[in-house]
Amino acid sequence: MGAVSVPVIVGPTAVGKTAVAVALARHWPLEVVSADSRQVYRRLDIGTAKPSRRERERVAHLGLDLVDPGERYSAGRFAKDAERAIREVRERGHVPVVVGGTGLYVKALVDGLFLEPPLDRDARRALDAWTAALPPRELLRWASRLDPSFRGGGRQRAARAVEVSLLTGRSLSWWQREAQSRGTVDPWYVVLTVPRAVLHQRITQRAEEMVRRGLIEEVAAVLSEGHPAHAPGLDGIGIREAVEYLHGKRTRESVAEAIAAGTRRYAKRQETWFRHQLAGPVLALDATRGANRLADEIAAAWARRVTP
RNA sequence: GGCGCCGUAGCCAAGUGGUAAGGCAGAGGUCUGCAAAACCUCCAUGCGGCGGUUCGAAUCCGCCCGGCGCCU
Repeated sequence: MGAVSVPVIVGPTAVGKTAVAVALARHWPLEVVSADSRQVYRRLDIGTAKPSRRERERVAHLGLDLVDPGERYSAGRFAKDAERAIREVRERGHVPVVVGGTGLYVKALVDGLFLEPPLDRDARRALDAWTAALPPRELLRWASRLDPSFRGGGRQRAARAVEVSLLTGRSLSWWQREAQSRGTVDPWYVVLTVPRAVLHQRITQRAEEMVRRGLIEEVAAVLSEGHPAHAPGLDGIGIREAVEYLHGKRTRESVAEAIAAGTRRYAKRQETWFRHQLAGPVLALDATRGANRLADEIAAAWARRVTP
C-alpha cells in the first residue's frame, strides 16, 4: 500500500496554526493530529499553549496529553502514534490534518527514522549517566572515535552517537545509512509565516498572557507532584522560566520577558527548519491574513491538487 | 557658577600608550528517538565631538557637548 496524502500545517509558534486548523473544519470533516513535542505532556496546558477547550470542542485533537511530565517522549514514539492516529481518523471517515511546529517530529513521520534495535534499558541508563559526567571534550572524542562519520553538534548528539555505537555494536551513521525506514505519509505542506516583527509582537503578547492566565501556578502544581526540575516535561520554554522563578532563581517580573526571548529564538530555529528541511510540495501562506481566509485558500489549493 | 566622576555596538560591559575581551539581544545556519533540545557562524576601520602630544591614542593633554553627584 502506498503512502497516503495528508495535509501538514507547520509554522513557528504563535503564527496561528490552531486557528487555521479550526477554520479549516468548516471545509472538511477534519481531525487534527498534533505534531508538538511539548503538548504531549499532561497538565502543562498553559505552558505549552495547548489549543483551548473551546477549540478542542470544535475540532478533535489527537496527540495531546499522552504522557506525564516525568516521562520521556520521542520522535520515534511520535511517528508511531501519529501513524496510528492518522489511520484511526481515516477509519472514522474524517480527514487527518497534521498540525504542529516540531520539525523533527514531522520529519520522523514523513521520512521515517532508522529502525532502531531494542536498546537495553538499564545499560542505556548507565551509559547516560556516564556520558553526562564526561567532560565535553572527552565526550566528543569518544563520539568521533566510535563513529567516524560523527559530524559534531555538541554534547547531546555526541551522547547519542556513543549510546548507539556502544549498545548495538554499529555506529549511529551505519544505522542511519543501512536501516532507514520509510514514512507512510505523503505530505502536502502548508507553511504559515508572518513578518518577523509581527511574530515578535505576537510572541510578546502570548508570553504575557501565559503568566496572566496562571502559568506559574500550573507549573507549581506539577512540581508538587514531585518531579525534578530536569524532568522531560519541564524543559520547555515557559515552563523552564516558571521553574526558575519558583526556585528563587529569577524575579516574577522577569518571567514573561524571558519567555518571550526564548520563544523568539525558538521561532527563528523553526523557520530555518521549515525553509530547508521540508521535502515535498509546499504551499507558503502569509498568516497575517485571518484564519478564515487562509482556510479558504488552503481548501481551494487542496481541491486543485487532488482533482486532476 | 565651582569641583568631582562618567560617556566603548540596540543593551550590559572589559580594556589606562602597541592596533577594540566577553555576555545579552539580533541575523543566518546545522539537524535521523531529549528537538520548545543541542550545536555552529556572523555582528564597532572604531571607543561623545573637535584639536593636540606621540612612530603609535579608547587609553595622555586642552576645549566643547551630554549625564550623574557634591558644593555655592
